[in-house]
Amino acid sequence: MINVFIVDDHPLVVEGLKSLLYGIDDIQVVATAANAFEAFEILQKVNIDIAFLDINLPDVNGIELCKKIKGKWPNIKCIALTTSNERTIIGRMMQNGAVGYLMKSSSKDELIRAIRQVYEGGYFMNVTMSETVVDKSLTVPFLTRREKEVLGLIADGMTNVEIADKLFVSPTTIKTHRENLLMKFGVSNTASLIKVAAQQGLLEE
Amino acid sequence: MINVFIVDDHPLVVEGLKSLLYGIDDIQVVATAANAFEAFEILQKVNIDIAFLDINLPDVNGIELCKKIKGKWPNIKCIALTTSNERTIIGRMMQNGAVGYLMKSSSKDELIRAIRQVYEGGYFMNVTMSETVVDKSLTVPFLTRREKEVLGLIADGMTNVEIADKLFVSPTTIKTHRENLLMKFGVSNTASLIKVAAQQGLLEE
DNA sequence: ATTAAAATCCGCTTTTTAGAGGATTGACTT
DNA sequence: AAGTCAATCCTCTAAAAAGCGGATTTTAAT
Repeated sequence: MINVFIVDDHPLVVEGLKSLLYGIDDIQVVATAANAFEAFEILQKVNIDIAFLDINLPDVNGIELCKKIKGKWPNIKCIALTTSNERTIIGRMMQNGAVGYLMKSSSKDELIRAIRQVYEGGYFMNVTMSETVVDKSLTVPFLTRREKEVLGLIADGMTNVEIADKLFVSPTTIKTHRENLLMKFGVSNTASLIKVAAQQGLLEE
Repeated sequence: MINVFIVDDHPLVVEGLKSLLYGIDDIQVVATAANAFEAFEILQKVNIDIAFLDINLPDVNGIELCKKIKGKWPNIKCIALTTSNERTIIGRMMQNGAVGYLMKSSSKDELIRAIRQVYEGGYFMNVTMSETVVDKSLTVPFLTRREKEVLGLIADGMTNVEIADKLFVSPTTIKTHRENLLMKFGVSNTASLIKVAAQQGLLEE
């Protein structure tokens, strides 16, 4: 019997998963949690085989949670739960010990396949996602604090001069940061820079 | 007894809603559909009070479906089902006859309240969303086919000349489209254009 | 048939960014 | 003490976009 644990703050998703898994002989949902704090309390009491982790939790994000679970309970297999727009974060999730991910738009069959495959020591990824996307996500560039700051201001529509004024530095400095951003993201202009940044969730509101 | 109909291509969401509504005295889920085509077949046979419509259906989008339902069955109340990133489309949905919207992250209570409120002739909107967001969503600019196309190519990092070559038109034409895009979005440069476009879900993949 | 909207085109000027090739300072690591 | 890296600054040139003022032709809707 595979003991499944669901961590997601969306009741719809939790209920949906429970409902889809109900009646499957070798699988049982033994607990659910709406946030990382709750999740930890449960993990200490309940014996878990597989944990589904939402990437956007209210307190800690799924990536951190995954890392922590892997640290304390290395035998628990974590599967990331994602929506379409969060695909690019999957690479980071895998680097932090997840052994699978499942899009919330997956079918019942995919869900069950994911659980069994992961339980038997394998990896699971939605087939709809090509390796290229995974590769892309793995190349999320490391940005310095300053670069992130400049990136945000660029996305807000500010020019180099405006940003320079705001940060009390020279426009050439901002220009350099901008060039480094283009280089790190492997793009050739601002438009694609902002696009990939947005897709990787680096631009909040 | 309130007859509820769910149209969503995500099994998780369908199952979640069914499961959350199961056992509520005055509400019953009488049918579900995974796309607009299926939905229409069911609507002709089954008596529906309230229809939950996903905004991103595989065939027709939820906005179109809402419009068509309102045209044929004016008594059916449509509630838009949205995820966080689709918030901005809600304005259009309401303009096409929806009387409510519900985020997929809503709680069971909100869900039930939405159904009852709408059934009794009222409107329902998640309280978590302020009017400012709704205002924003109402100002999602209407883009022509060509403008959407050009927007996508701009986001891909292409210059006016490159886009012009690809579309077999003059660079000045692309320039005009670009100006119109900036104007419609109320922004002053490409960076913020791509940012808001991305936030409004206009840039896929 | 008329009108409105969309899509197409042009020239001109100014501003902004990209591209190339540098250099210096300070902080932290080894 | 040497090395690495982030952050800062510089010049010059070329390319691209923004801002201005137009115009014509399809296409669709009433």
